[in-house]
Amino acid sequence: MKPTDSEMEILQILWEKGESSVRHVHEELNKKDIGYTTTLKLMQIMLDKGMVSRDASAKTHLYKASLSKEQTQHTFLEKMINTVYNGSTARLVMQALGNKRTSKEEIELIKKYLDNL
Amino acid sequence: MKPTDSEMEILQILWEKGESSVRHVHEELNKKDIGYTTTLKLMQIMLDKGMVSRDASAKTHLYKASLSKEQTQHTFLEKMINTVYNGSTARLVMQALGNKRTSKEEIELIKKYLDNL
DNA sequence: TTTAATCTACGAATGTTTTCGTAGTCAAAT
DNA sequence: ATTTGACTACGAAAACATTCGTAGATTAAA
Repeated sequence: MKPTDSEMEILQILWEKGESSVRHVHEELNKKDIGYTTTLKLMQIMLDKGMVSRDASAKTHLYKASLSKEQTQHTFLEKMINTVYNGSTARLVMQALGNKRTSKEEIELIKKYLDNL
Repeated sequence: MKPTDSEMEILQILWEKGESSVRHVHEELNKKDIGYTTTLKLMQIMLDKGMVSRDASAKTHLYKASLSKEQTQHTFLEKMINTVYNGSTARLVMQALGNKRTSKEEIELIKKYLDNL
């Protein structure tokens, strides 16, 4: 189950905002040049794929993510580590830390995390 | 310049193995059910897009990546941190480390790396 | 109660990626 | 010299993703 980029943007909103109408998701997406029915269609397709579920009891249907955020992110990461970093988590981590200036707080956080492993 | 998944797999091989023939890449890909001409076509398209360059002086052309591994990986990572982890590198790192069993060697490697930052 | 706004469903156009078959070229082996 | 095998070019089909228009239903407003 591999969400496309557009699907990922929608999942992102559903994870953050919880159960939402198409209208709400569409506004959150805040993409200037795409129409409402495009968002609607995307979400209907996601329903087909089982990525979201919906409550259709009222006129305005309410959608929520049926994929968990953690599971989905994990799948993405795994795939990235395998295809881009040859399976080495350390390589990914070091590049993530090296290329972007990371704050001291974040670094401390990670160190503590490492000590607990 | 955003390589697709298939393109990424090919780049991966070119980065690792250096200048290579289509045949060689195709064998490395080791995908049971795709034909040789599919790989060929993909690499020709990548040439069009400027992702690879080639030496066509001999009958068997030799391709090499024209995108740098580091730059490409970095772009991927950045995008992922922003779209999936709300911009937090630490969050990505911790999930990467947490979900997969990482070897002691890898953890030590990362710790040393952190100390140098 | 007619009108207007908002919603869903859905077909279809468009765009992109992936796949492969066929034709033609070249070089090596028979 | 002919055949065989490996190669490239390329068109086009197939598969998938994205976009939107239109029709029909429902609710709210006039």
